[in-house]
This record gives sequence, C-alpha cells and structure tokens, in this order.
Amino acid sequence: MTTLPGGIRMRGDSRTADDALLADLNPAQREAAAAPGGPLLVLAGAGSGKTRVLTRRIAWLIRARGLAPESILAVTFTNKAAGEMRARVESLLGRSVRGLWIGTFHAICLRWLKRHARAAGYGPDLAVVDAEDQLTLLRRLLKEAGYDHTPRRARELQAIISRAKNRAQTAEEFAAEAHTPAQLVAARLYTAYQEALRRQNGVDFDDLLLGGLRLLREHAEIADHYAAQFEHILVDEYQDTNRVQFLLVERLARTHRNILVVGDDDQSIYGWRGAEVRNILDFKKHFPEAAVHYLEQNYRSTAPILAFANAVIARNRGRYEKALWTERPGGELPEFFLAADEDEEAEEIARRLSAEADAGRPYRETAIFYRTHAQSRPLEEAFLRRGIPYAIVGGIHFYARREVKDVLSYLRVLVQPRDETSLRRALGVPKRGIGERTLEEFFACLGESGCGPLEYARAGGPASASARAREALARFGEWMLALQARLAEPPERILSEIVASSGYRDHLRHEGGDWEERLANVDELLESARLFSSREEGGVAEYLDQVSLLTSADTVAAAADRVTLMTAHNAKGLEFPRVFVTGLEEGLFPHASALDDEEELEEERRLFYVACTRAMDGLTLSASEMRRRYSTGAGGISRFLIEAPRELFADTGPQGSWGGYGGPRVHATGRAREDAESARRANGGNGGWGRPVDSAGGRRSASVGDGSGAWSGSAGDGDEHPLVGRRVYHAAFGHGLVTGVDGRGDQARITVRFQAGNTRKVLKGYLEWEP
DNA sequence: GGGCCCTCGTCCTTA
DNA sequence: ACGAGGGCCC
Repeated sequence: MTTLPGGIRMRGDSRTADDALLADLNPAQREAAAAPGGPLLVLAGAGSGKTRVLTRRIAWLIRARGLAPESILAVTFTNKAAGEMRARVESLLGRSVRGLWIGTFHAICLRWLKRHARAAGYGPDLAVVDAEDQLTLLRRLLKEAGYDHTPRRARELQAIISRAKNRAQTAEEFAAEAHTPAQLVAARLYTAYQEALRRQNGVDFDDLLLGGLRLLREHAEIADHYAAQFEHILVDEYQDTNRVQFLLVERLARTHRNILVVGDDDQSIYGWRGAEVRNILDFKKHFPEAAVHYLEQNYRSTAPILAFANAVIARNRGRYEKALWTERPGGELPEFFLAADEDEEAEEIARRLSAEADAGRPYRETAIFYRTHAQSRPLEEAFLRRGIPYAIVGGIHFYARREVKDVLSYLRVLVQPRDETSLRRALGVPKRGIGERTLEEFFACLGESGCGPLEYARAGGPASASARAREALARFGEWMLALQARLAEPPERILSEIVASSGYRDHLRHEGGDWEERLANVDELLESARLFSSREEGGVAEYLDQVSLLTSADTVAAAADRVTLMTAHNAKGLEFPRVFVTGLEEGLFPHASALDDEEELEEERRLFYVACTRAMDGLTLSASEMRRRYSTGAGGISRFLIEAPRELFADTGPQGSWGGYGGPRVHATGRAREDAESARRANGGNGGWGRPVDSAGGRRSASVGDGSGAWSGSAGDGDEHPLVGRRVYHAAFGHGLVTGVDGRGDQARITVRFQAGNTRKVLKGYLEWEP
C-alpha cells in the first residue's frame, strides 16, 4: 500500500478487475479504468498510459457495466485521437461502438449546432469560418470602420475576440466591460464581426464552443436531454480546456455526475489560446466528492530521459509536485550540441540521422521538434541534400493553401451563397474582369436587390457597374446556379467540374512560379474528395465540415518510412523512439514574447517538457549560435539547458561547445553574433564545426552592458536621438550609418543605412558602435 | 476601373 | 524569403 502525493491512498490489486479488459493494467491504471462512477480526476504524467486508461474504461463501461455506446461521451484533443480511440475500443470489444459520442469539443458542438440549428439561432447549412477567412473578414471590417487594417492589427483583434469568447464573453458582455478607447474599438468591431458572421450563417472555431454552450444554457430541455443521455463523460487532455469547455462539461455532467477527466498540469501548453490550467487544479473544488488518481509510472522513456525531463519541469512553480519514474533499465543520456548556425544545426541532425539509418533505425522512428514552423526550412534542405525522406506536420496547412482555398471557395458558395468571404474570393479568382470597385458595389446593392447573391449576379449585379463587369457577373451567376442544381452529386464530381470549367488550371499555369506544385495540390484536393466520397456518407456540406475541422495533427501520415517534423505543440500526445528538439535558444525556445512574463515562461518550459517526454530511447537537443531570423541573431543557449543539472545530459558538440560556453546569455548580445561570425571565418565559411571557443575554455563574462566590450560605446537608455548619425558595425550587414531610432533600450529598433546601399531596421543589441 | 509590377514590413504556438 | 498595398499603365 502506498500513499501518493495528495494523500490519496491506493490499494494494490483490488480484484475488481475480473474482466480481461483490465488484466494488463497496473493497479493505479486499473483503479481509474474500473472506478465505480462519480467525478474522477486522473493526474496522468507523460507516458503513463492515460490513453490506455481511457480506452479500457470505455470498453469496460460497455462490456462489464452494460452501458449503451450512445450513453458515453468521450472528448479528445484531436480528431485523429478520436478516430484511434474509437478503433481501439472496437478492437478491444470485438464489436462496433456505433453511437458512441467521441470527438473534439469543436466537432461535438458543430454536431449539436447543426442538429439544433433553429434553437441555436442558426440557419441550415451552417459553415465553419477558418482562421484565415476570419482575418480577411476582420481586415475588411477594420477598413470599413476607418481603422488601420494591417494584418497585424487584424491578428490583434482576432486574439482579443478569441480570448473574450474563450471566457464565454459575448460581444454585448464584452462591450459592457469595455472602458479604454482601445477596448471600446475592439468591442465595436467584435459586434460588427458577429453581425457579419451571422449574415453569412458562419461560425468561427470559438463560436462552435460558445454556440454549443448557449444552446445548452438557453434550452433547458436540450441540455437536460443530453445530460440524461450521457451517463458517463470522459475528457482527455483536461489541462488544456478553457472556460467554455469547462462550462459545457459541467452542464452535461449535472445529471449523472459521472465525469472522468484525465490530464497533466505539467503539459498545459495552450494558455495563450485561453486554456485554463485552473480547470484541472480546481477540479476538486468543482466536484468536491471527486476521487483523485495519480499515474506516475512512465512506460515510455528511459530513465536518463525522464531524469532530465523531471529536472526541467521541477523549475516551475504552481504545479502539483510529482516525479515520473520508470522500471526501464539502461538508456543513454540526452545529448546536446551547439552549432554555429541553423544550417549547420540541420546538417548535423541530418548526419546523425543518416548514420542511425545506416545502423538500421527506420526513419519513421525519428521525430524533429521545433518551436516555430519557420525553423523547418533549413532541416528540409539538409534532408533533401542527404536524401532523407521526411514529412512535415502542420506548417501551412494543406487546406489553408491559396490554391486549395480558391477551389473550395466555389464549393462553399454553392452550399452557402451568403458566405461573403468565399463569394468575394470566388468572384475574384481567376481574374474575370470583376475588380475591387465592382465587388464593393455588388455587396452594397445586394441587400436592396431582394434576391440571392447568385441570382443577383446572374442578373448582372449593380447597374452602376461597367458593361464588362456586368457581363462577367452574369456569366458567373449563370454558371454557379447551374452547378448548384447538381449539389446532390458527390463532392468529388462537383469539385472536378468546378476546376474544369473555371479555367483554374490555366490560371495557375499563367501565374508561373511554383505552379506545378500548386496544380499538384489541386489534384490532391480532388483525390481527397474522391476518398471522402468512397468512405463517408454525406454530400458536399458534410465534406466541407470535415475539411474545416481537420487539424494538422490529424494528417500525420503513418505509413511511409519518413522522419516527422513538427512543432512542439503538435507533438502533444505522440511518442517516438528517437527525438530531436532543435533551436534551444533564448528568444526562440523560450520564445521572445515570453521572456518578460513568468507565467508565459513556465508555459514555454512545459512545452519543452512535453517535447522531451515524447522520446522513448534517444533524445538530442540542439541550438545554434547564430540564426537568420528577421535579420537578427540567436540569443544564446536556452535557459532550459543552462538551468538543468549538467550531469543530466552529455555535450556531444564536436569541439566541446558547451565547455567554452560562458554561461547564460539571457538577452541577445552582439557578442554571440561576433563569435559566430569569427567562427564562420575560421571555418572558411563551410559546414565546419564548432566555434573557436575562448582558448582558456573557461567562463567568460558575457553579460550585457558590462562596459568591457562592444557595448561600451552605446549611449544611455534615455534619449535615443543622439544615436542618429552614429557609425555602426553589424556582424551580418557590415558598416553603416544610423538614420533613425525606434523604441528604447536594447530592444530599440535602429534604422541603419549600410555601406552596401541597403537600409535595414535592426535590434540595437546587434550593433557595435564605432567611434 | 482593372490588372500588373515593385517595394515594404513581417512570422509564435492552433481547435 | 511572402504577401499586401501602392503606383502606374491599359
């Protein structure tokens, strides 16, 4: 008998597991999987078999407890996880579990909103608006309201609206709380945005959740119906649920109170998206009678990997104290190496990968994680050079590619002509003589015309438009209405008809550039529609729903023997025998935007912890001394490595890179670049290794502003304008003259006219001041 | 007015 | 390096 943290005493084998379903679970897993009912919190560390517990519990509820599949609701984090979990349960039970509700919160809410469209206040054929369309719409609204409508502003606004929605705050509630001028503007636009969505019968991702919640709140009979139906509710990755998702779960669990949530506060990585780790920390407050189970035995990683990961996460405050352990014997220390720049970092990874492949490790066993998508490029280039097959998860999502969105926009218009964003897109691409001006008038007059958008187009649109534009509109309307009459046909047939008769292929060819790749993507889209038709029941509308809810994590191709590249966020829930975590530099991982906020830093640390704990046998960490990123360099080795006990990882840099490293450079310094530059020169600029470290190899002061180095000439942080006219040297761009200053301190952006003739804005920290 | 070309600011993570 | 917007020509 053991007492676990939190004072939960656990018996050994309880022998409630008379069912073979639970035979191979450990006692803690079994207790959770066969728990009698009531609220249950399972704190499951990385690799502790939580998916196993969830699938076994669902199977156990159905077989041992005789529950009907439709009385169980299981919420997963991705559609892929839902599909896998369903398949797993079916194979455990040897029967179909048709009727089981399993999916992401978003997919489940969409299902409700469609099923109860009228009650939810939507028309039929509700369409999901993706992030890009959301931005397009917001920019248009900003412009119409006379505000700055740069993509940046639109993104800021999108984030504000999204955060409000994730707190379950409607436009009206948000407006009521708005005080500062900026908040009032945001409130106005939030309202306008919701009206625009409403006009086109659209919902964004956050609306799916909020709409689902509103449906349950405003229609007690519907809420009671589902609350009665779902005798058992299971939620995976509970640490990454937001307020709205909590409220949904809480409402649905009210009748039976059989709510099992599984999560790990150390793996909460979506705070920026509105996830509230409080949901899991406060579970016992919300459900006072809840039992708590801890899963701390890790079945995934070797002891050295776990020891390193445990040490990393132990730096965080505000967490349930816990430590994973394993019975796995042996294992190598995690490795670290420092490269001169990102090309060499990528090259070294490719080199190690090739060697391991030669030694018999299949490529598919290896994954490479990075903090931002932009880091994939050097890796791709290195892999291409060495002929290493790879697949990128995420990045520019397939369905977010311009050519794919173009073609899909026609399909969306057919299903929902009021979708203004898609209609604007379809009208404009390929060019058919309908320009900005005509579009504005078209939509301005559409309302008064009293007919639908396609009929209005067929009639020639606004009388004020040019004869050419009117003719083009009429042809477009005619064509779309003819296609609309065929909507009962399979999506694939409609889609290929669209591609064929729109002249889209010619349009792409004419565009030049990477048209071949774009053309291939269009063909791949047609193939995906064909696959949908062959696999799923449902027409064009269902096809579009599926496309909208697909996520990057859903498209991991498992079959081929390839290395997988993805962001650390996308890695959640996965495991690989061999893992590389790259770009471990201050400002990148942890990301620059988190450096001045302790909570955000802790989230970065959790993200790093998630990345490391994906590894089963091998973990290699890497960093670059220099990085071309918005014309800036790297910020020194990540604090996540600096703060880890030195004996928990091995420095495998060819020249003992760590040994010469002078300590944490928490802020980017000019020295880092300078060193990297001299390293490149010393290596003849080729892919050679290492940087010439201080010959002494000892510690070296690298603190910013120590007055001894390149910094001494810098003016104070007060008045920056005396800097204009100063001569400077930049490691990458050479000598130049300051022509402008933006901001203060080391974060100031200095405009420099370089001798080469180019003018650039660079961070002050990267400049050396010449006399 | 519509479309092409060139210059400029810009990319953190996502259901 | 990529897209958006401004300028310019049809």
